[in-house]
Amino acid sequence: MTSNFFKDIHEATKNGVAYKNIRLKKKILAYFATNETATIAELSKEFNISIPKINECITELSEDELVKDYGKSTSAVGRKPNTYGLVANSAYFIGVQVGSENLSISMINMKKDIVSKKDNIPYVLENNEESLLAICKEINQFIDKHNILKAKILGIGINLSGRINYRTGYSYSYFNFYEDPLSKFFEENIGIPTFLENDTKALSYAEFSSGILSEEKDALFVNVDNGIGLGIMINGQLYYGKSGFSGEFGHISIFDNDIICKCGKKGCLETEASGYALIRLVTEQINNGATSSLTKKFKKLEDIKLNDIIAAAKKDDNLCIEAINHIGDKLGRGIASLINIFNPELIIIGGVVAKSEEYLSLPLKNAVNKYSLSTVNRDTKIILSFKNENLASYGACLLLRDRLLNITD
Amino acid sequence: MTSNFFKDIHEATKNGVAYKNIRLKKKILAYFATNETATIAELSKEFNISIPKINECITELSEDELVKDYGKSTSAVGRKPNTYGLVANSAYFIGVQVGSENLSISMINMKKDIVSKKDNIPYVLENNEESLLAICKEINQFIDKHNILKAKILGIGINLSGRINYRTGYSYSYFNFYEDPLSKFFEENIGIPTFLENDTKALSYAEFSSGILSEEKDALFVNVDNGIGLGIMINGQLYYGKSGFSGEFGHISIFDNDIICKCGKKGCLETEASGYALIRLVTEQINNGATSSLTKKFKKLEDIKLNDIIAAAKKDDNLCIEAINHIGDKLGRGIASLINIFNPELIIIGGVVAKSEEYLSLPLKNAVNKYSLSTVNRDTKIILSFKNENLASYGACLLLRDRLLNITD
DNA sequence: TCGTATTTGTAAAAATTTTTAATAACTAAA
DNA sequence: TTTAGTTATTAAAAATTTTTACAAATACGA
Repeated sequence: MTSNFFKDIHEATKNGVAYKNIRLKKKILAYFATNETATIAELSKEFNISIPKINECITELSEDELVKDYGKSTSAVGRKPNTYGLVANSAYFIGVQVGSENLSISMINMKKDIVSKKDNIPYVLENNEESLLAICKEINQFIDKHNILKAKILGIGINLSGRINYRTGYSYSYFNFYEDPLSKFFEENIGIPTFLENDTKALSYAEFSSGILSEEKDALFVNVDNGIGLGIMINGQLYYGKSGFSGEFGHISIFDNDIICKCGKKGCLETEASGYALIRLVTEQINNGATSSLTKKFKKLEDIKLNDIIAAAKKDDNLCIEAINHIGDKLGRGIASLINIFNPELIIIGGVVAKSEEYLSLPLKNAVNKYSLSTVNRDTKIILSFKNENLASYGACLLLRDRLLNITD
Repeated sequence: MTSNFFKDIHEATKNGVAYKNIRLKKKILAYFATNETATIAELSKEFNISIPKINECITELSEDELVKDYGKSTSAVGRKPNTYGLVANSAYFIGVQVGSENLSISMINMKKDIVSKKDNIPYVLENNEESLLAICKEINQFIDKHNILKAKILGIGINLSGRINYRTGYSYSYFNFYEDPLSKFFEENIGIPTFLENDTKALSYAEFSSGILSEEKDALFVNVDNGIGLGIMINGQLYYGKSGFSGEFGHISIFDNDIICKCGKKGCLETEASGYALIRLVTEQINNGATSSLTKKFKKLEDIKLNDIIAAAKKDDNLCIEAINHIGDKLGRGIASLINIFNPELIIIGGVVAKSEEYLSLPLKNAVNKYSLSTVNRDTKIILSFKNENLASYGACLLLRDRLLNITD
């Protein structure tokens, strides 16, 4: 049985005291969500609420089975306090990554543990109702597979590529053929509150949540796949911009070349520093007569994929190494601009291209030093991330959990 | 006599109830600071505190002469409520802009009215103690001139160029020869709490506070003087980055030229799109034999200042117009990148160069359309600001007031 | 002009929260 | 093992806040 608490949350018509109680309980849950466990004294101090009152809230939350006793703490002197924390399986959150060729669905519990995960679900993304219904079907199957009450699943976060307004639930690049918000369509088809998110932003959130960040939490995540995406975290929150379209880093104009970008413009960073660029560089040079281990393997140059180039580089293929070096240098120049503007504490480079490790990162860091102000870049750590490609659906879960528990927002 | 309230604020040792009272009063003051006036019912709703309790706070704040009755409101039906608001002259804030060749000092009251202002105070900025003491002397003289109790001046905000950590009060570019924070030096010399700020950020804050922004408040201010500065407002707050060095927009590398920038690097935006660049363009072309109205006026080309070029352009000097056009185009390309990254609701272009109006703004907007994604730039308003050059000291006042009243932070 | 509808402001009653005090739990040193 | 010192928890008392009820203020229409 689900607790009264989540029903209470949505009841707007509550008198002052009842409303304050709910707010305090939410604050306590949010505290547990970030701090794992806490003692009553800690919570009392944190929220400036008396110990008996906190005690009352904890008792009620325990009765609702949202919070439980995690045993005595190990303080030095005096009577040891009880610690309390979230009940892991009191509620669940589902996250869905809609890729162009597959789906990935994850489910986490209150304590961020992955309860279930299904990756590489065959699926073809097309901008029509059939393709949309296929997503719903997969999600419903995923839910049915588990023996979990629907009421215990507090929400579903769905990542789509392209332009998303997470506040309104509208998608502008895909499935934008209804008048109502797309999130409403999902809700009606699945029966659980649904929230949309841009895929790069959700992935960034997962990366940022991995515990590397300090207090301030101003960080950037650069996703280098075929294209280049950017997730911006400012003061611990994802940054969206006026309509949620922030982070179009791949299309800043910093080159004077004549290469037409996917966006239609010239001189974009993406034309020289992305996976697309990497493939173009390699195939161009092979066409110009350069030799590479790839020429034996692939009859048709169109079949060469990003991973093939990176694998070849790791086997000392000079052409590929140099091409990756080139990408690293150009990307580094772009990242130098980000450092000058944001003065971030951390930049994470992820995506498939990051797997080329030092072939990418050394020229990249070199270019950063060359093109950004030393007083500014001194503060910025740059790291590569080799996380699982299916991290995005986990990011959707995390983001959803943190939003519903009011940690973010 | 100053109220008890500000003394209370700094007393950390208060029991729970007293502390909550102070916090509620601060919230009420902060509300008044942004909303001018409010009724008791409004405040009760806003903070979820009962009407009698709010009434009690308002009564006490009135007794402390921080708040006063602003008369009946004009609601449609029923008994008309009293409105309350800040007492304009219950307290004051001083802001100081330290320029390279002069000082500007402003004083505002609680309601943001400029009570006193002194601009163009002769002064030479040098990185030594003498120059620092000269600032203190001017501030002390400014204070003495007014018949205002020191205790009523709640703080002094001082803008310096270069790298400032406003949280710690350290300055890294100027007056960095003491072990203690520079802010402490000022406090000891003046006897009033002092806060340092970067000049571009303070100026930005003044520009952002002029009431053009909507709720979200994601905006950028580009200051185009000799160099280029950038102030970033995110979610209504100035963005600092890890150590307060954010906004080095002038030194992002986007050109493949060979011009050495003031920062020592090549290819910076500033080499093609700043006041420096404008002067360089004009003098270079005159040296190359181009004709201009400026050649008659100035025997030595080194004497040509930014304002001269802008004035000449406004009198249809073709050479100057084309040079400004060039700056506009290049700056627009840089701003296009900012739009792609930030998706801001507003970009304000200020500084001396902004005074060239459409000679600058038309090529600039054209370049923005050319180089940024239309789906993103559609949201962004770009406006020129022709505000007084001495706005920065007012910005320091505003920022200080809003910080002390806890509106920001 | 008067009565009705509506909302504010305030006083008293009721409910809630904090504070204080007492007790329980625990460590470390005698 | 006992005792002094420290902190947690609980219970009761005190203080505070909210709620309720009602008088005062205002607009509008009869």
